[in-house]
Amino acid sequence: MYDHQNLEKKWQKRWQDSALYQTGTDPAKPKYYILDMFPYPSGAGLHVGHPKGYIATDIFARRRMMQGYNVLHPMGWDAFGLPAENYAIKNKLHPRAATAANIATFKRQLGLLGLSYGWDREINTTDPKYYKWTQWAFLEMWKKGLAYESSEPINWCPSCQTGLANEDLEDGKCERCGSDVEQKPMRQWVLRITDYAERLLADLEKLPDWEESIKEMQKNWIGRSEGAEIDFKIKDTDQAIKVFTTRVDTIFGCTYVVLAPENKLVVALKERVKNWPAVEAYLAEVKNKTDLQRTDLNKEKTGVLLEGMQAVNPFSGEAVPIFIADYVLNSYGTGAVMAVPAHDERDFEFAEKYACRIRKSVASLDDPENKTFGGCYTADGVLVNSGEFSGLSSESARLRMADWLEEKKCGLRKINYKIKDWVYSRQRYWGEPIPLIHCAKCGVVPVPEEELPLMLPEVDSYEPTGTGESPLAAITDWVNIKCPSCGGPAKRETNTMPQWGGSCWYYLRYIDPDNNEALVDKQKEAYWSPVDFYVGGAEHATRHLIYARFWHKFLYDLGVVSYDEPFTKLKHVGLIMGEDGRKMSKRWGNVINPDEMVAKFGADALRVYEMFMGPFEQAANWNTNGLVGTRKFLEKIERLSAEGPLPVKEDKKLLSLLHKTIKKVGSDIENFRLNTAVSALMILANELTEYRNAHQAWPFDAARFSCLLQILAPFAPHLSEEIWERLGNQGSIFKSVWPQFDPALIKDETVNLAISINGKLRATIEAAADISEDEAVVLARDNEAIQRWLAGKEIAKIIFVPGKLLNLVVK
RNA sequence: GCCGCGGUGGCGGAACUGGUAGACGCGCUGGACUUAAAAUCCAGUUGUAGCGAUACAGUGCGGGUUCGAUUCCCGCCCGCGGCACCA
Repeated sequence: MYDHQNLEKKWQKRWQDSALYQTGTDPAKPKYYILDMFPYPSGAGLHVGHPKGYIATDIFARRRMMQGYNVLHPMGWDAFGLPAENYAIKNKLHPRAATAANIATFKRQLGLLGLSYGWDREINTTDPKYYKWTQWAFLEMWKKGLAYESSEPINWCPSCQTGLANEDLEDGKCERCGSDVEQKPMRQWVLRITDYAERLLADLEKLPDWEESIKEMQKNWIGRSEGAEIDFKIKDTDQAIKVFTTRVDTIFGCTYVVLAPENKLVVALKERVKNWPAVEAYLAEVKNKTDLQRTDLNKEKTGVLLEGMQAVNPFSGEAVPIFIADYVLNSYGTGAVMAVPAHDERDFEFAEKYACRIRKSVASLDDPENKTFGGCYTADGVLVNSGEFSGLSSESARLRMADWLEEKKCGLRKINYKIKDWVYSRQRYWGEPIPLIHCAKCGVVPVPEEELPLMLPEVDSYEPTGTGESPLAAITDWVNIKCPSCGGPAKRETNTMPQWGGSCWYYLRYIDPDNNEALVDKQKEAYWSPVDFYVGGAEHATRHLIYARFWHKFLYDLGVVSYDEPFTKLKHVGLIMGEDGRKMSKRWGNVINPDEMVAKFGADALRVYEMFMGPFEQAANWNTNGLVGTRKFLEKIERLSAEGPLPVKEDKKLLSLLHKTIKKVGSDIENFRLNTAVSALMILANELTEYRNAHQAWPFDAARFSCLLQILAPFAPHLSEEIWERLGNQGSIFKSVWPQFDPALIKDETVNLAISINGKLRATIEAAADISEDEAVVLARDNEAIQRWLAGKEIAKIIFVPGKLLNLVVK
């Protein structure tokens, strides 16, 4: 009888009592640090999809344990941030209480699954002992000038009532609540992640064990483009419009210049603009558009001519008109472009509408008139109408023209990035207080290090104020303090840090969770770091994973960590969708609760099923029938040993299969191909069952049978441990040594040799594994079916793949 | 539009660097056991034709390379994810 409920309870208790999962620290052993992205303890608890990644890392960790590693496999809570706070507000709880309750639920649910976390290293980003170091790292950034105050317009979510970083948007909407985001000028703390853009991009090369897709997403996000910044002097003034372009080679085709509506030059030029009322009207029109409307690619381009002025092309000396148009973004490059309608589609579209000149300066090699391109040829070619540069290829022209610019001092080579500096302050309660003080006399002064952590104070109301200030601003006796520098009156910074702050470095804290003197002890860091294997959702590719790399590089520059990339190997977990193929959510009523599944089918069956569903990285639809299948598989294993060991009647083939399975399961776990590992275990179980039924015996002894349990144990720990004990083995199966396969036993003596004629399979013949080509041909000629295909034909060619196939080409 | 990933039975999915397509699981069909059912065990299950051995077709579509292509190349179609007036 497979009584999973009692069995799981029994072993979970024993494992806990014996501290099985305590992180090993034997310095003689190699280390392995395997990490899950720690969860956000939401109010809804876990659904069946959440633990998929945890189960996979648990399997990996248990195997490493059995391979004799010190394994660090910790878990903790990313508990600051908007959802927890919103949940608390909705349920009229203090966020701290809501968070604690949610963590308890999560922890209980994870426990039910038999995950091997060493809870002695549990961390929580909302714990002052933890966020002391988040604040400390922030202050170090501030000291290095990497945290700065800015009043530029930022993304503002009117529903969450807080500023947001670019990374917090999805399709121009708040990633959390889906509201349309506005641009609002606000005083903000911003982190200079752009200073690290080049390293964040270049160092992706150091990460061969990251999935290509994630690296591509980061590359896109960082968005490096190489080009030039060029000064277009405004005629009859000493001012100039700076434009950024990646296509200097097209500059002789420039027929006008465009400023973004928000470009500061626009207002600066007010006095000289002859049609200012029209310009002002356009600016107002643009201001009324939402970001979504503005960036809608299908909308018609609009703009307005700045009358009474012209910009001078430094190459040709030609004066061209200046427009304002909102297809130029102020937030990228210089907020101004040189328009080359003949070689840029956006400029072309605008030029057609506003009847600007279109002048070709690059000719296609295949079609020098660019006739086939409908007036707009955007690829590289040969320069024409380009003065001394005519005749050059685009590529060499870009080099020569950049040289020319720098020589004449009217421009320079420039690299631009799409990534923006990280808007780091939130006008909300539930976050780490930013440990800075504003003094009228001294300016911004840091909270002295010995006063960290700066505790998040209690407030009467932690609901967002909507005034652009956080609820902390209302606590006057907290806000008003003496300046630590001059002793004069000063005010605390009242914004808090964003949700992503605490998760930027948490993986370091697991290494040394209780250290009050340092973020992490150097020796311990040197031993455990970097994280060998990191597993989590792909949605973090351009948020957490960029932020954490940024912080880590900063900490590396500070000398806090010994290597400049935090995560050696990275895999993303594919979502588990509902049975209807949609994302699991309350909204669709398709959520499957793991507690129920564990109660009904057992934690082991659930674990095996989630691994068996398909490739780990791939999304898969839940199907409870599949869970029934893995349950049956475990029952089959249980039955094989229900009354303890059976008499042994040795069988070579099955012993060989056992060793093949040991090999396959090992390499599959290593490659995270857990679905095929399960399938290999199933095949072995099926064969053993068949043998048992035929002979009322095992094909090998209990010691070898135990090997099956050892390779099953990471997947189905409770049942494996139970049978392990039942067979008389001493100590926990997870203290045993992972079995080795015997290469000699894996070799097959005979194979089914495929015989094909002209590449089509016509027969299979059982033959010795090391059969020679000549012998194989003899066998084939003896075969009746093959004889029919050879009748009246001549063998023109023989292809022989040893141990696999013989192909006869006949005419 | 750009970048990435994918398309294989009724379903989830296997198939190592080109070498027996459909492993394993679900579902379905039949059988054994049972008074019966469940469970279990055994057999079958890509399509078409045939009682059958077998033959032909078959991995999104159209071509190509090869003795041989799910795998490689060229041109398309569809789905998913990311980025997007980024100059």
